This record gives sequence, structure tokens and C-alpha cells, in this order.
Amino acid sequence: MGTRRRPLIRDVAGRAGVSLTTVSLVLNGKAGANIPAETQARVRAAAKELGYRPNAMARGLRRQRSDTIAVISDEIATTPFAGAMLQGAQDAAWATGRVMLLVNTGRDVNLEARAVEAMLDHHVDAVVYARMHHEVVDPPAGIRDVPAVLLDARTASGDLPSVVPDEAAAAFAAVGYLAGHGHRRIAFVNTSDPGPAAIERLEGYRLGLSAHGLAADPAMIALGDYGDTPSGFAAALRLLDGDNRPTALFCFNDRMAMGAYRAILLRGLRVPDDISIVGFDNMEQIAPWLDPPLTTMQLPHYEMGRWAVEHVLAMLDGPSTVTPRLPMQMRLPCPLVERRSVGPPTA
Amino acid sequence: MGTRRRPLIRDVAGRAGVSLTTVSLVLNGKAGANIPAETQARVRAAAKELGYRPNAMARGLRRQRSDTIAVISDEIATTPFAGAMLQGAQDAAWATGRVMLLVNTGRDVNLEARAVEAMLDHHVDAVVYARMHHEVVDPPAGIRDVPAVLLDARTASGDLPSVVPDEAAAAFAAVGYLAGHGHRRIAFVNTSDPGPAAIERLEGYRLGLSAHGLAADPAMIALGDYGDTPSGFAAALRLLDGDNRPTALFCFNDRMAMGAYRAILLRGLRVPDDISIVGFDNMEQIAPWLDPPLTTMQLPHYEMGRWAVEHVLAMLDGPSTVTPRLPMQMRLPCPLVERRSVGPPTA
DNA sequence: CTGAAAGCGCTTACAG
DNA sequence: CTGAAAGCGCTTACAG
Repeated sequence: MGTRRRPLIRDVAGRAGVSLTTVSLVLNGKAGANIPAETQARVRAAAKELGYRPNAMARGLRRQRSDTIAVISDEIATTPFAGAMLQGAQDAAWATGRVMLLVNTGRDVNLEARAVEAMLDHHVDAVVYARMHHEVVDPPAGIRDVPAVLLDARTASGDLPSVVPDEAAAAFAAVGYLAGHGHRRIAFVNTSDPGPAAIERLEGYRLGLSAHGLAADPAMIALGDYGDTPSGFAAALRLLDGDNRPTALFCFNDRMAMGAYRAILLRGLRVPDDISIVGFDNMEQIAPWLDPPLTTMQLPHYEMGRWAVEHVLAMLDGPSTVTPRLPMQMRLPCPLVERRSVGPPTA
Repeated sequence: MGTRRRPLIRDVAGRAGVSLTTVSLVLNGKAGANIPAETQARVRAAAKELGYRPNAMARGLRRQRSDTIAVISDEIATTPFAGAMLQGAQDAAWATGRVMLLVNTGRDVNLEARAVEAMLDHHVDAVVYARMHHEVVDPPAGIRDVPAVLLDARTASGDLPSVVPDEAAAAFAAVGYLAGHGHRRIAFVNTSDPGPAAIERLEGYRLGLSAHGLAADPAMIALGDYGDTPSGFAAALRLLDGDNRPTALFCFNDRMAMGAYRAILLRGLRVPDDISIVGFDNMEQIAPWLDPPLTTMQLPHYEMGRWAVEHVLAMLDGPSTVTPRLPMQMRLPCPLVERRSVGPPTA
């Protein structure tokens, strides 16, 4: 460990018999036609032989950019979606030779403020402020000192660029898919948590119904209190036990769908023979393993992560074109992942 | 964005009417008794009023440390454990005022090599080389240029410090727990993937059996090919259909346990009345939601992440004491999470 | 075509 | 007790 000293630019200059300037110019591709090919080759050879790589701190200090981007998230530890979002962000950062600084705040506002400070201390080129669940947020002021975009989150006023899932379109598509299979009594097992996801999916659900000439029946909507498996179970049970039982269930998420499966089983019914189900999230740990495997709307976590840093990097390059008066509010589509929980209605 | 210039140390020196030296000394707590309290107060006030914070790149360049640690992982996007590991790593880094550079390689050796280079370019103070599943690895040589520890991974020779779950102890404990409930025919639904987890758990299982005076019956071990739900289902089915059916199943992971539940249900049996089950992983998305909720061994992801950076940071501070001839090979315990899938045997 | 010099923003001997 | 100066390792006008 720490064996021999890392070579410096002066080492390669010495070995190539040129000045520091020449080395820097050549290695940064700014030599152009000014420096003879032979010299350039000599410099490159020397650099390669020594295994020279510029010190990012020195270079960053001088160029006033760190080749670093910050991702500030809220609860990485407790959501299985985090990885995909981070992967998308990283891939985009990496594509520009940048490295990703990650800090997770656990929704602690105090810690969050300190995290932003720390990121700015390190002079990150840009920041991505992320939530693990689509949310309306009021991010710490500091992030505005630098190009910033909101990931799976947006401000109430839309004064910062953001990328979120197109919840309404997804719900609309789910209803359309079910209607396309012939269902006319399509229930919505929603969460009572009044976030953008619940609100916008409800809207999409309603739009979907009317687009297919189906009446919106309040009895076809059941709310699960916590958005978890038991609450999905309970909500589905109410739906199944009501009169005019639905033939299809659109569930707020895969966990609730898992509860719905249980309710259906308990009532001696079968998926999809008696009841069709469409979930939401495409949770890798659940959806493929349910019996039968669950058809569900996929949240575009990877794509959102990627979009966020691509956009924030674009802001960095061309503030004029990419930072118009109105910050971009991007909605990414949620593809339908077809498995085996939907069939034609029997009743 | 980019509104007003970030204040520099010279700004606070100007405002406080002292030299840069004095400001630096005071702000870094190296003023001691040399600088009168009054002056110190003036400096601090000036710094606060201006909102001064040192430029981490400049400071890093000068001090030859970046206050940064690198985490290099393999497949963050596809495993729900990633978050907890990263959270543990971050918390430990954060506790020392350091920030975490994350790069995920997708198990691409080429990318991995480049990632290490990039991290070293940024002069990270230390690197944590992580796997999402306990594995024997041969990490890129570059990480040895800096204090490094392996997270949820180890080298064949043990020449790098590492932290992994104590697989054998966990399996031993699981068998003990089952035996404590009176079970004597305890089967092991293992994975056929020959990693350290499978091997060491098998060992622990055998030790557990003999510690409780139970015979090791080869017919009590079934292998699932992929370690997923269907393979758990199939393996459990074989066990249930064999003669001398087990009264308890210890499963390699929660996904396989989920498959086992299905097999048990299919055979008209019940958990835990007819068959008790202990899983592994404590997957938040599965274990609590199974019916009945699954008793399982928890993988200490958070703790491992935390230990890894704490240890690597300790190496940084006191190489002599913490980097003995033999790099530390840490095994962290996997606590048993008691839920409702285990009861006394009936048969 | 190539090099000497300044400077990015700090910290830290060193001097007084 | 405090400051002027050197230096961390680069890049980039500027000069020749």
C-alpha cells in the first residue's frame, strides 16, 4: 500500500524532455497542429510508461470544476428502487467522465442542509436532489447555487427542473389494457396517502374509464391505509365483498396487489380467471414471483436517474438553451410489463 | 444560480482584519492559546457572516487528502440490499466529515479498472470494494495503493481486510432455533450456486445438527438451481414428497422460502402447523408479508457497510496498529428475526 | 512550435 | 502573537 509515489506531470515532462505546458497541452488534446506529432507521441509514450494520471484535485482547482456530481437522496436504505435510480444517474455521470458523490439524508432536514454544504464545499459541478417516492418537495436553498434537478420529485411551483413518472398516463394505460381485455367493472385499489402518485393515478384511472365509455363508480375505489400488503388485502376484500363485484383490480403498487391476491384466494376466486389484476412498480422481488406472475406498470427509475443527470449536465454546458424561463418538468412513461394476471372477464 | 461569488479565505481575513494564516489557524482549531480569544471570535464572526466554507479541492490539494472515500460495488441496481450497505458506509464516512464517491461496475471488469483509476485520480482517502452477495473476489490491483477493505467479499488468500456475514454461525443458530422448538427432522433448502454462503451455511447446518444430536441425513438436503422462488418451490416439493418428511425447513433465502410456502400450500399443509420455516436475508419486501410472516436470519448489510468504512478509516489513522501482518477478516453476526413461521412439530 | 510564469484557494513551516 | 512566503499539482494566457 502507498508503495511508490504517483507520477506527476513534471515526471512525464522530464522523461519526454519537454515542458509541463507541452505535456498538459498534449494530454488534454489541446495541442492541435502546434506541436509536432513526433513530440506528441513522445509525451504520450512517457505518460503511458509512467502510468501518469492527472491529480483531479489540482486540475479541479485550476479549472474551477471538479468533474463530480452530487446525488442527494432521502431513503436509500429502505427502498429497493434506489439502486436503479442511482445506476441511471451514475451511468450518465460516468459517460461524461464524472464521478458521483452520494449522500443519503434519511429525510432529516438538518442533515440535509449539512449534506448540501458538504457537496458545495467539494465544488460539485451539479446536484441531483432525489426522492425515492414521487413527492412534492421544498429542497434546501443551497442547491440553487449550482445547476440542479429534482429526481422523482418536484417543487410546488415548478421553479426547478424535474423528472417524475407519468403517473396519470400509466393509470390510463392500465385501465385501457384491462378494458381492452373486455373488463367493464375495473376497480382501483389506491393508497390513502395523498401524494402526487395517488392523486395523478386516480385522475388517469378516471380518464381511462371515461375514454372507454365506462362509468366512474365510487364503489369501485378502495383505499388502503398504508399502501402495504395487509392494507391491499383489506381493501381488495371490501371490493370483492361488495355487490356488483369488479372483474379487474388496478392496484396502487405490487405490495398491495400481493395482498389482493391473498384476498382473492381467501374468497375462493382465482387470478386471472375470476379477477384480473394490474399492479404498479414492477418490484423485482415480488411481481415475477406471485402466482400467477403479476402484470404491472413499471416505474422508470433507471431512466429518471439517467435523465436527471443528463439534464443537469446539459444545463452546465449550455445554460442559455437548456435553462429557459420555465424549468423543464419531465414526465417519463411507465411501460406496462405483461405477465399473467390479466385475462378476459368471466362475470 | 451561481449568483454571488463564494467567499474566500481572503475575504474573511479582510473583514476580520487579520492575515490568511490567522484565519486558517482559527478555523481549523489550531490557534490554541497563541491567538487571543478576542481575535479568534472576530475571525469566527467574519467567517459566519460571510458564510465562508473552505474549498475542499484547495484544501485537499494542500493537505494531500480529499476527505473522500470510494465505494466500488458490483450490482447496485438489481439488489435490494444495496441501500442498507451504502447507508452504513455513508454513515461511517459522514461521521468523520468525509463524503462518499460511489461507482457501480455491473461486474464489468473493464469498467471496474477504469473506476478504480477514476477514484485514485480523485485521490480518495480510502476504498471499499463491495459485493452485493458474499463472494470470493480478486479485486483490481489499484485499490492497494490506498487503504482498502472488502465488503461482503474476501480474497482467497485473505490478504486484504474484509467483512462478511457469519454464514456458518447463522445456519447453526437457525438449526438451533428449530431444534429448540422440538424439531428433529430439519431439512436444508440450499442453493446449488457454490458460493461461500452456500458452503458455509451448509457447514453451519451440519454443525447445528450434530450439536443437537441430530443425524445428518442427505435426503434432508435439497438444492434449488437458481436460488429463486420457483427453485425453492421445486426443492421444497421434493422434500415434502420424500418419505420421512421433514417437520422444518431452513431455506437459503427468503425468495426460496416463498417458494416453499407455495409447495406447502399445494400439498394441503400449513405453516407452521405442519411445517416450520426459517428463511435467510430478511428481505423487507417479502419476509413480513408472507402468510404467516417469515422467521428469518437477517443479513447485516448496514453493519457490514459501516464496519468496512470504519475499519478502512482506522487504517488511515493508525496503519501500525490496525494493519497488522494479517489483515482482519471480520465476520458479522446475522441476527434471527422472529416472526410466525416456526412452531412445534406435530409429526 | 515551446516554455516561464501566474494563479486556482488553501495550509503550514518559518521568521520575527 | 501574527504575517509573508512557499507550495500542493495542475492549466492557461502570454511571450518569444
